Amino acid sequence: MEKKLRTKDKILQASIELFNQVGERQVTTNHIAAHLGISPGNLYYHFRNKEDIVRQIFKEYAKLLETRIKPPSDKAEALDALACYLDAVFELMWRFHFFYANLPDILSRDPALQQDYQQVQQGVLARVIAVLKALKQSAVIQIDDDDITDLAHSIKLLVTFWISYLKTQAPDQAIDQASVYQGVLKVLLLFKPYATEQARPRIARLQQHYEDLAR
Amino acid sequence: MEKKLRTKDKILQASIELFNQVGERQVTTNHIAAHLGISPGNLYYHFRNKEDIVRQIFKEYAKLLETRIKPPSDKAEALDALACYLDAVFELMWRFHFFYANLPDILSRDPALQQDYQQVQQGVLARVIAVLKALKQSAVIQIDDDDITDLAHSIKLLVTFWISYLKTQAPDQAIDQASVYQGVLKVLLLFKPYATEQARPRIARLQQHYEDLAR
DNA sequence: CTGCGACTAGAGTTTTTAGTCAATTTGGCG
DNA sequence: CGCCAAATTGACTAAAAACTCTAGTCGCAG
Repeated sequence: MEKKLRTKDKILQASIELFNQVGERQVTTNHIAAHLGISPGNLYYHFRNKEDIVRQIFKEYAKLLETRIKPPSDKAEALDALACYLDAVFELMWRFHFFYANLPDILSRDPALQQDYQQVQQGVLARVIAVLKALKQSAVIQIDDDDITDLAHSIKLLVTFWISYLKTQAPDQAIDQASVYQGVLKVLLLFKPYATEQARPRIARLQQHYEDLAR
Repeated sequence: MEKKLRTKDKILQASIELFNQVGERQVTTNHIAAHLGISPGNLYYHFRNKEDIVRQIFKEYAKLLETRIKPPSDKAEALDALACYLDAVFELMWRFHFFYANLPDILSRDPALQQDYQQVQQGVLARVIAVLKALKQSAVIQIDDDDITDLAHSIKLLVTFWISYLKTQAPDQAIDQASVYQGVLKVLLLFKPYATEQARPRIARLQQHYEDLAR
């Protein structure tokens, strides 16, 4: 109880580590136990099964998503809100990138997780739309109202599968933070053509900022 | 030899069918054999293993990709070339959608397939870029040369993971042709903001065309 | 000290799927 | 017909991973 880290938390932490390193699918409960120098039985004392571990990791992820990515306050500058979002999303993406690397597979094996995921994503979509509307309102972008939802979906798709895309293109090289930041740049590129004349230089500055991080 | 379909081809066909229906991962060699009413041994007489089956299916897919999606002839109208591409890509996507539904997983289990895939994709990227350049040259879109490659990647990502995205958003409902065509529409939306004034009505017509197909 | 509950060990069971193999059938050809 | 190679059978083996179970240990409250 008073130890630095309870076994349960050590298991979660080691799981995230191993999942990120070699992929969720190839990590067995035995691997996790061996990695920690504990017995498989011990692991099953703390978790019902592997699904249970993944679910709790997802819960942690979802919690961070909720707390770190707050709805945009109307007072804040819309473009700052965007940058703030991008930072937060991509930090989470990095920390839990195993999840993004094989999302359909992971979800297909656990209907309960799938439902949680969908619920979380619904919230995300709403917030992306809110940011887009704020950007439009503050004349950063110019876009048909009809197209906003579609654009939001495209952005979400890009973010969700950026890691997967990287893996299909260059599976050998490991995912690092720089490669994740390249995903931010791609999202920015999705905005760029909608940018109003006056906003363009500020978007370019944002782009420069992430280009520096992406190497 | 003279039968309508040799066992080997029947196995390939049944595999595609089952893979599309329930997912590659959950279809075992025994399932395939049972589905055809043949013995597992028979299947292994024709194929070394399941990977072998998947590889041959991929070969067929790649061959269709090569033959159906020809490099754009300079004479043709650029926008027609685009429509032609979209049609072809999305037909293949439909026919082999199991492949798109779990790409990272399938590739990660077979390094040889992965290499083939990368090679094919390199060609695809080149052709997408060619189409974009043609569109620019014929003043359909207006875009920085620097952004063309990035846009091509975004398009490729969207196409590649459209099915996966659908599955994460609404896993229960089956993938049908209409839902695949909705992906075409998303690609078109990626172009739209780059469209020149004069090309806009023609793009809108194209959009209408796919909207009709997507329901 | 002792007893109790939280925790841990690790060998072993179960389940699942890939893959093998010797025996058998089939179909065309000399 | 009778032979041979191609095709086919299905029971069996192997391997891997999830998960269980019993027999403990540890630490602390009474």
